[in-house]
Amino acid sequence: MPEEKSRRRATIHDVARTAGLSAATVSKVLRGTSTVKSGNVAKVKAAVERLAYRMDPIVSGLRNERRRIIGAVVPDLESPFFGALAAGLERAAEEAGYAMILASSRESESREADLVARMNDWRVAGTVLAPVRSERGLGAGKLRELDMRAVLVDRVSADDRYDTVTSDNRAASAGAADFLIDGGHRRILLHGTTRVSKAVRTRHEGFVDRARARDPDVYVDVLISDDSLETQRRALQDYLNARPGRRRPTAVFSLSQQSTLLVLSELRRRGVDIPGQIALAGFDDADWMRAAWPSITTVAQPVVAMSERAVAALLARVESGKTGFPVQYLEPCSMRIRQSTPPDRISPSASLRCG
Amino acid sequence: MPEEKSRRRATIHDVARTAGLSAATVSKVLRGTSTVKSGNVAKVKAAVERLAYRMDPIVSGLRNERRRIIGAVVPDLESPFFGALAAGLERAAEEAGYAMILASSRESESREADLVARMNDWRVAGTVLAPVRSERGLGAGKLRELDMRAVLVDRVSADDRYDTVTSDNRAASAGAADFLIDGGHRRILLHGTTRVSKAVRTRHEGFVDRARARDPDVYVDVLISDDSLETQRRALQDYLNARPGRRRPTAVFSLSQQSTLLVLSELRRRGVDIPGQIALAGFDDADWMRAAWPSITTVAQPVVAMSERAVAALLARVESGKTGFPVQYLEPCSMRIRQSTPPDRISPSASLRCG
DNA sequence: CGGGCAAAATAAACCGATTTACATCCGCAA
DNA sequence: TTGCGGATGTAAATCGGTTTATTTTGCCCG
Repeated sequence: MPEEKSRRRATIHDVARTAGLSAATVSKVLRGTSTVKSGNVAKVKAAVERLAYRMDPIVSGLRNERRRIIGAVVPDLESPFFGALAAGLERAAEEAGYAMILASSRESESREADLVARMNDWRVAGTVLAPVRSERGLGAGKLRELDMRAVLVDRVSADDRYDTVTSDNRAASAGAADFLIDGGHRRILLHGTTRVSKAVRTRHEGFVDRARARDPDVYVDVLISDDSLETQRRALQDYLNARPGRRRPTAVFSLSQQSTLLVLSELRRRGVDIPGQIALAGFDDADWMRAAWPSITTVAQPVVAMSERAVAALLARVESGKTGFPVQYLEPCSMRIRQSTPPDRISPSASLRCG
Repeated sequence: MPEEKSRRRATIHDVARTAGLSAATVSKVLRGTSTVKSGNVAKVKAAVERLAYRMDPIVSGLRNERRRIIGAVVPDLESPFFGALAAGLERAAEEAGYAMILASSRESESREADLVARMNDWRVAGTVLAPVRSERGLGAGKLRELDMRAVLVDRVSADDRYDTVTSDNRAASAGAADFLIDGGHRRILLHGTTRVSKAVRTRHEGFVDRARARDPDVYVDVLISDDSLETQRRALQDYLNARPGRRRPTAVFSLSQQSTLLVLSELRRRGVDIPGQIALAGFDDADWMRAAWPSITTVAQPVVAMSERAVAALLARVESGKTGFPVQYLEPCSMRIRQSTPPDRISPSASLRCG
């Protein structure tokens, strides 16, 4: 039964008094270490119960260099990918007994650096940073400058100081190339809505390299720019208009969610039958792609695996004091084969790993 | 120029020593209060610069009852709506000089209550709670039990203790009814994928009430259940099959994002022309709805306004000690009229307020 | 019965800031 | 010169835990 009349919340000293012991002893019981007589353990537990005592997790770490908190900085929270990533990080952190504080850099580099510094003010044990799109590394630079422990996630190239976790964009795109070529496609449009992102560049390379290696008869047209969406729309229209008949691609591989959406709506607008006239596969999965008609074949990023890996890697450095060269973790993507690509003649399963 | 060889981070005492003053004086300078000679102010600032000193925001509030932190508990982070809400809350909190800690209840009631208790452990100044779908109020109950300051957001009914912030679902749905009826529709399907949510019930009522009030010749068919998505798919098929010709609805109003997606994919599967044969409007906006072809007419929730309102209401109670009856804030939605509804004959503008 | 030693408990220092209560300093009027 | 008051500055208490150094307890054995 919790106390009725507790104006102020109970402290460890209140517990100690109630149990007839000292605060130090209570502390020992609470964190399970060291030697306390079982009778006294019981007394403490009873007192904790009676006062509904709860430890202040921040004050508790006051004497330690670092607190049991990890910081997470993501470029935005509106997108399902980073939302899911944040949720995964939080879950993994919690399982390891850490709290997590989360902040969004809103795709601003200077804000990213600010947030990293602020994480340091909080004396986090470590930080997971998903950099902004234009990875000039202001945030990572601040991490180094402040000598913080950290892991870099998504959108990162190799770092000479920190472990990195990304999905295996190259292998996944190669897998997509295999899939489409196996499906009989010989002219494929590769479409992207930004050149800035390292991830998109890697996807591009992975696809083209594999296509080239597979078969010299495969033509890959590339349509990637950083223009406004409207300009990109027109560019896609022009491309399709200029290529009637045999020179028209039979498949499109889009390099990002945004790109998939743009291609899809353009094809729909023109009344192109998917997958009858043109097949469509896209990098990055989303709810609406699963439920749409036709549902869209996609490469799904392993968000859960990435977040677990990130926290595990971070804590390995933080807790076990692991040292040594930074590791680049590449998590394999999986392909979700749906209706926007016709059933292929190779893989009978509806989902296959790649990378 | 920051110090090269600082192993440990500088404390306020280091600053005091460097400046040749006491920690108390430094503290006064730092928080701008009280009287310090301008010469000493300069000395302190120089020392802060030299040591690259940054205050520990947590320790700083150690002596206060509450810290300059607000807690936020949302049911999930994957969905764009709550992602955007979280981002908005964070921004508003930051502008008010508060840090925010965020946690996801993952639609679990017991976890929700746990998280609320944990926020209390952190001694947050206040908490913004977006309850799980089945609002039995475990989280809100815990808030009351712990005598915490809080604001309830989205998915809430009136609370006898806390301010609430929701979008004006009723008025927005009424506005949608007006819009469709003005567009000439006389048989409309109202479609939803859950009965559990208070928000969805309110949208339902708002639409039906307005339709009834407008015109007795308007027929509103209702298809809402808590069945699995597959079952709901079949139910929708059956409904459409059973209603050929004149009894077929000319418009659908879907009560949630999920519902919009389900209706859209079923209509596409059947090759129904949108908006030619059936017009579609949905509650809740999403990126893909804007970019799809045809783009989808939606009722957009005022996420930014809601998060700003929530933080403002919370801080009014926390800082200004505002008392008095709890207030229910209803934020007006706006309608984004796109291609899935034919141009109506009333409003020439592409966006209109409702509620 | 007393010595020795391990186990158990505790007083006090500590973490890094704020705040209170008090001490100094200064100028100026009596 | 003394006294007074406002402007400045500081020592020390405080927040709520953890940890260290020390003391007390308890047990076994000679």
